[in-house]
Formats: sequence, C-alpha cells, structure tokens
Amino acid sequence: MDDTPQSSRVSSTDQDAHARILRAALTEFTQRGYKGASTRGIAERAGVNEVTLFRHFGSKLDLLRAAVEQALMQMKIPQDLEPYLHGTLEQGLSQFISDYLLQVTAQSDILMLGFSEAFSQPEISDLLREFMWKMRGMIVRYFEAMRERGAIKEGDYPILAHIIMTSLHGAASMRKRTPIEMAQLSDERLTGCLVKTIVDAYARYAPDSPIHDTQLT
Amino acid sequence: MDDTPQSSRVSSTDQDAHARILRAALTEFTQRGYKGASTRGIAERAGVNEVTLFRHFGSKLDLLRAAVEQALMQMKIPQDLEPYLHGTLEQGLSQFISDYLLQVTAQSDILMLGFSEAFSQPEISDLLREFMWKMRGMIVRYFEAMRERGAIKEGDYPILAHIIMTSLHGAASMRKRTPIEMAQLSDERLTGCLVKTIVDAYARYAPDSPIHDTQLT
DNA sequence: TTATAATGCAAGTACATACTTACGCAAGTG
DNA sequence: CACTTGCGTAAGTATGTACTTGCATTATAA
Repeated sequence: MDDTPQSSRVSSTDQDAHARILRAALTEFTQRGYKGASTRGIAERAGVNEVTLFRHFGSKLDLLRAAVEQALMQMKIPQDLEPYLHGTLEQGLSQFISDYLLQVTAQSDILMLGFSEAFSQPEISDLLREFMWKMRGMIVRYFEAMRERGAIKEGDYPILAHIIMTSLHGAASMRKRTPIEMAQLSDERLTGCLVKTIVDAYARYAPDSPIHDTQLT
Repeated sequence: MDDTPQSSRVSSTDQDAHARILRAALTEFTQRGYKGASTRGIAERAGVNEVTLFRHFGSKLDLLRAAVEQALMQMKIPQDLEPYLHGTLEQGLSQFISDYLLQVTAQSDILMLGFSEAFSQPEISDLLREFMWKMRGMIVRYFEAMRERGAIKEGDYPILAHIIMTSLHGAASMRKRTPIEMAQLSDERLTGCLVKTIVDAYARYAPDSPIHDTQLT
C-alpha cells in the first residue's frame, strides 16, 4: 500500500511503456538468454505489469525480435569513408577502429545476445550476420581505398577485417562479462596495439616517417 | 516395440552410460544453452533413460559442471615452448597458432558454452577465464622468448595475445554457428594472415630474408 | 460529460520440465 | 545360489512460466 506501482513508473524517467519494455527486455535477454529471461522479470524491470508486455508485443518471441531489431537499428555503420581517409594511415585507422569499437561496446548487449542465441533463434542470427557482413565490407573497402592511395600493401583484407572485428568484439564482451578487468583491456590500449600492428605490417613506407600526411586526400 | 532402447545403447559404440551422457550433455548445452537444454533431450541423445542421468549426476547443474570440467581437462595448453622456438619466426608462430586453433576448434563447444553461460553460471565462466588466462600467459611468454632471442621487436604482447586468441575463437565459433561459410574463413587463410601480419609488424629484420633460421634455438 | 485508449490487478489455464519413488530385469561376482 | 550393481519403465510431484480473461482505474480528447 505504501509504494504504489505508479511510483516506479514515474521513476523510470516516464518514458512510455513500450520503450521501457524494450530496454528491459534487451538487458534481461542478454543477461539470462532467451530461455532464461522471464516475461515476469522483464515486466518488473520495466516497471510495468506483465500483461502490458503481452498487450504491446503479443509474445515473448516477438518481443525478442522487436528488441533486437531496434537495437540493431541504433547501431550505425559508417556509410562514408571520407573522414577516415585524411591524415596519416595511423590516424585514419585509429579513428576508424575507435569509432567501431565505440559502436560495438555500446551495443555489445545485442551482439552477445545474437551470438549466444544464434542457434535457437535463426532469424536473430541472420540480422546479426547481416550486420557483421556489412561491417566487414566497410573495413575491406577502407583498406582497398588505402591501397589505391598507395598507403598500404596488398593483403588478405577480408581476413584482416575479421581479425579486427573479432578482437574488438571479444574485448567488448569480455569486459561486460567478467568482473575482473582482463589484463587492463582498455579501449586505448587495444586500438593502439591493433593500429600499430597493422600500420607496421602494411604501411608502404616506414611507419615512423609520416610521409603520407599530405598525399592522402 | 521394434527398436528397443538397447539397440541405441549398443549403437553408441558401447561406451558406458556415464561417458555417453557427458558427451550428449555437452552438445545439448552448447546448442540450446543451459536453460534450453532438457534432461530428457540429453538422455535421449545419450541413448539412456532420463533416470539414469540423475542417478549418475544428481542434478542438471551438476551435470553441466561435470561436462564442462571434463571438456576443459581435455583441452591441452602447450606447456613447453621449445617446439615453437626452432626455425623461422614465421614457422614457429605458424605452428604455435595452428596448434592453438586446433584446440580451440576442437573444444569450441565448451568455449561457446562458457561464454554464453558466463552470466548465469559464474563457476563455469571462472573455469573458462582461468583457461584463457593461462593460454594468454603462454602466448606472452612465447613472444618474450622471441624477443630475448632478438627475433621480434618490443610490443604490447598481452594485447597481441588477446587479439590472436579472440580472432581464432571468433572464427571457430562463427564456423560452428553459421550455416554459410563466413567468407571462406579457413584455418589456413586465417593463420596465414595472422602470422604474416605479426611477422611483418614485429620481425626485427626484413621478413623476406630468413636470417634467423640458425640463430633461433 | 462521455467515450476511448492505456494500464493495473487478480485469477486462471496449459504445459514443459527438473526431479523422485518404486519396482523389475539382467549380468556379473562372491 | 544370493547379492550387488547398473539400468529400464512407469508414474507421479512440484514448480516455473508463457499467455489469457475479465474487470477496475485513470487520463485524455471530443
């Protein structure tokens, strides 16, 4: 009698129920998996009655779909390579990778969910794979643009893109899951090492001499 | 009436029930997650009655623990670096990485399970983290040994190890989960690109001239 | 004021599933 | 033979949970 359910509704920044349920669903699904998450739990977390959840989304599976769809929509794939083609190879690559890592970290919930639920929810993993595919294509195109400018050597760009994506994704998910910091796996350190390695391995000219600053663009 | 349960028991290479249940449990847990897997399903897959499962392992959770423990036991971490310190940097690194990839691919079930169930089953993820930690230490020690021999430059070896592990793990899990081959992500291509990148980036001498063949060891 | 839409609440249904109990059968072992 | 050990079979219990239904409540808009 003391605390009315309304209080919790107001406390949740007063978004409409729809959005609150979506957010709650995503975190519950992520933390507990699809099977492990309960509609009751999601409703509680959203500060909403369980019935409202069903009125909005019909079924648990539809809720999952909606949550994933919405989350992937928010995940922006850089459509334009221009910003990353200025300056040194190192500068461009750094910017590119840290931008990507930002996205991955922010949306690591949905990525992890997609990975862990890939087997049981094919449609979800399709969405995810499509995203990964696009992202990979983007990175490959970035490398090709760099090669056309004479900044980097030939290489197995798709695999290189895969390495970049998986190591960033692995770091993001590890940071989410494990209480301890797996060896101070900071964004800066990771991107730094990744960029340095790629630059040292693929830069056409000695990486220490910033030759290409003017040439690029 | 036609096919007695005995037939399936015999067909399963006649291992004792214990081992068959463990194997069945691992794949079921991996494919469906802990919650998603049912003791009934595991028992069926093992060609065993559900009661037998409980008689052997007591509870579903204990079965999970046993399955994970056994799987991690089978996963060998190379204790001796010697074999990888002979020959070129490229040769040693190739061998090291492909050996590791073999392990990861063979045991990707348990790794994936550990990752996806990390949140709900802390003890499982502890086991997994311990393994990853050891493995990372191994790679780092390998790089340090190489540096002491003057074969490679300084670098952020722990992060480098992380990049190697995550990209290999990412590839293994991707291959398991997705029907399509994510861009012909073959072992050879992946290790090749990984090794080439690292060699090009960190070899002390021009990677094309195999100077160090005799010096190493 | 009245109608409509969105929500809460209480209760219930149907079903999957972890786990138990009790009993019977067969094989090996003393 | 008697005894144990391992397993199958049948049946049942308890619980969680997705989803439904019916009704009361509040706020907004006509």
